[in-house]
Amino acid sequence: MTRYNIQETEAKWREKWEEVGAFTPSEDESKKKYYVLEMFPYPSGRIHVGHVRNYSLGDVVARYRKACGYNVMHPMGWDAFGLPAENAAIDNNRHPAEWTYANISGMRKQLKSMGLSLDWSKEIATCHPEYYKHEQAMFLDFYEKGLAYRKESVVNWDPVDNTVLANEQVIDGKGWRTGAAVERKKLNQWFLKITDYADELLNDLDTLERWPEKVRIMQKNWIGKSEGVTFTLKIKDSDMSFEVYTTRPDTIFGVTFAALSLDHPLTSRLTAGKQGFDAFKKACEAVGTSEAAIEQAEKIGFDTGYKIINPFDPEIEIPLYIGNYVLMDYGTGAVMGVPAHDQRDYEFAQKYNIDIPVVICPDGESKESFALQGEAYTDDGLLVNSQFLDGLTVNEAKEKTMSKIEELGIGTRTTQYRLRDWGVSRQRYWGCPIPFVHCDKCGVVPVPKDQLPVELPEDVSFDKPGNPLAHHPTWKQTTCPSCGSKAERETDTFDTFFESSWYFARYCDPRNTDLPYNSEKADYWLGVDQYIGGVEHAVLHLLYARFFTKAMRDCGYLNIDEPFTGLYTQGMVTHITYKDENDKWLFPTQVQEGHNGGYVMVDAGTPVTAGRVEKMSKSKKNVVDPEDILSSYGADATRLFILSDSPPDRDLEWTENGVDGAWKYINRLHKIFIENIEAAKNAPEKCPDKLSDRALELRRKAHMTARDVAQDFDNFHMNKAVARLRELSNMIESHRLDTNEVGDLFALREALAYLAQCMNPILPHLAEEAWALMGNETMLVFESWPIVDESLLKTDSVKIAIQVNGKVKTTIHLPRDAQEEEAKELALANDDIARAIDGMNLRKFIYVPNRIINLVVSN
RNA sequence: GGCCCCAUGGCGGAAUUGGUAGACGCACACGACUUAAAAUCGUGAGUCUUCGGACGUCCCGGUUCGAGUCCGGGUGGGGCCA
Repeated sequence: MTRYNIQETEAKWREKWEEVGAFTPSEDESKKKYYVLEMFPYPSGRIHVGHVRNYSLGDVVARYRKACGYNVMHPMGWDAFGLPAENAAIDNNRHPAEWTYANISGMRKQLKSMGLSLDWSKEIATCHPEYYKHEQAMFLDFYEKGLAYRKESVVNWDPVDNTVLANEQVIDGKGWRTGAAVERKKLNQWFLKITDYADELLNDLDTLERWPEKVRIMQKNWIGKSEGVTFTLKIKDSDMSFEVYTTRPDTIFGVTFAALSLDHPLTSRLTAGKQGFDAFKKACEAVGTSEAAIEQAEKIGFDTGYKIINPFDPEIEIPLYIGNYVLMDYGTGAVMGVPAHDQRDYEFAQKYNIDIPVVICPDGESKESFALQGEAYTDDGLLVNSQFLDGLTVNEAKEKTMSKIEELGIGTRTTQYRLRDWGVSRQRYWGCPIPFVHCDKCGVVPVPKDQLPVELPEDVSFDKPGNPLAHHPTWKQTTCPSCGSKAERETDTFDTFFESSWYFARYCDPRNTDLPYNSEKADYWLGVDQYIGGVEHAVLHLLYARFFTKAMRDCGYLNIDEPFTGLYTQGMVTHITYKDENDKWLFPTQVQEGHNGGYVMVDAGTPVTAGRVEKMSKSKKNVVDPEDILSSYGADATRLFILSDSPPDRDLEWTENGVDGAWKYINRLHKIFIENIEAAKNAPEKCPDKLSDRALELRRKAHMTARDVAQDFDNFHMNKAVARLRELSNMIESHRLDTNEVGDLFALREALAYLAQCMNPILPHLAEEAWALMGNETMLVFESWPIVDESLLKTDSVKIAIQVNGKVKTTIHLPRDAQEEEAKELALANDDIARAIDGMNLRKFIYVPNRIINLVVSN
């Protein structure tokens, strides 16, 4: 018996595929295209299990679509800019570029060992000037079009990384990477006007039918469209006034204070020289700018001493505060405080002993009976204590108040979005330089396109904290493109989400030096038919890429509205966590099972505590290195395990047992082919007219497998596809066919061929090997999906269950599509049924052809 | 607090979308092979049972000839937003 030499065989086929260029799509544009893309990796140095899952999934899709006759593009590249490269530079004194390119070549090798059907000729790295020069040009076009601008703004400042963070990068008030408490800081920043596209980004979500519903909902919430009203409030005894925005104008008579943002233009004037303000300001600055951070922080305010007059009732005077929970970027930077019906206002009012009058009562309550239960009441109800609004519903009152505000000429209906413009400036070296210069005379001047790319300097020092580009002795010194006098380069670089916002388009024509891509190629290949990646990018990357696509379209780069017509988000890979006696995390490789069922350290034998099963993360050390798995079990077994059992959108728990089981199955499959192939070679070309029952059954199973596995792949039910492959291989093994029977031999060979073809997207190496063992001259990688003979799938007789009063009693065989009389006769003739209904009256006979019989009986 | 999702054997998960619940696998038990073990192969298994059956898809109720699937209420878990 030939043992399956996994390493050797897998390597052999990978070389062969490369040799024949199996995965370079044809430029034949008459063929129907299919663009499969997985989110490209950051070149951290080694692939992790999440990558393995992501790329295994994508590869199934790519290989399956190829077999279905599509012209498939399946490229790979590197999201190569980012902070870890700089940290490595600081820690190991290696240049970020050198570190990055070394990582890329290591990871490329690892990915290649997975046997993915990638077209490596299209590989890109975003840190390469040939890549980023195009996005610099794009940025200039965006600027030209008014989509890029510069403004001073309060930013989330990460004091450890010394950089600005986007709100999405602030988690629980801490930097997403460093975990350091985020500070507020004012800086001049570049912004992209994503808000110009808020409505389109929202509305087009409806066109993304092949996106997960939850991602669309997340984006919808993120954009956060709301309808409300903006109106003016006058400050008593002054010439000052300001605008507030509210979605709850119905609660206007519940207003008992107003609050301005710390960054509101009036704030400094209103607080000038007032005691305690500086301390208050300091306290505010300790908190980040994200809504979540502000929400979690204690609500604090500073009483300006000024009063506001209610526009509907001059009798009502309310105090004006500066509030730490009022955001300058949202609405107008000022709010009307309605403590009874807004939770934040409620907390604020409690702290400062401000009145909390109820103006909305739930149905069935009166203003006398209703009292707040320690929190704001935000549900529906009827208006009370509200003069001309009394008795109206919330919606009626909103409508009436807004009309009144417009009548009085003090405000207008307004649509607001939670979405804010995208700040793209980062004070970092390892990113794409922003192609602008600062001139004392001319101000901010774009670098002319013929001078692009603005390249990063190679000699760079990370001795000092902060931005190395700003510290560089000469790099920033330049002349003004406009007046020729001395000027300084912009030293900020782009947020790395910039590169990943258009890379999918670059793949269409990655070696084009003049243009980002040839537009005919882009027209043929875009959009991406199937995009696959982690759900953690549901709002960040995916929203930015959608925005970029629309902005690029409007700047003449593209002719599509959406980048990704199909999206699949995979679940996380989890693993049990371990800690040692000193409460320090341990790698799974440091742990083994002890004799008493617990866990111990591999060498020391000291006890280990097993913790929760959690997402694999370096900080908790509950990671496995795919390279170890790939080298000991092979690519097919690794791919098989990661696709078995769990549906891809759910979390997958990595277990050592699981991979082992997959590996055993690979060997069993190999054995099945080896054992049967010689016999199968004697099979006739054509199917004989007469087949034994077993042969027929096997043929049926093979065709059913081809049909169902295809359906499973279409629906990303990879786990079900694996189960069906196992069923087919189980049947081949258990049906000891008669090797003297030509019919049996035909069925056997067909089943083996179908098995190889159907398992190919998951187990490409073994499938290709099996195909060759069967004596085929062709390569399986170029073969089509097996043909399904529908007539085979219809059996003459069907097994159906008979129920009595809804409970299954037995099953019988009936001719397919049998008439009711026949079914009834056979059902009643059945011994089990006769016994079950003995002495009862048959009230009703339910017969669903080919499905079920139900006898309704009673005494 | 709001919106959304989920709940099936010891475990991961199937179930033709209202029609035989537990496919396929992991772990387990027993048997074969072996001096022995590993590997491999075979067999078994939802629970209870008086061996006739009865019960069983988180809990309570409803619709239906028939509910894991649909509806109402609850409990528990997860995600996003606040």
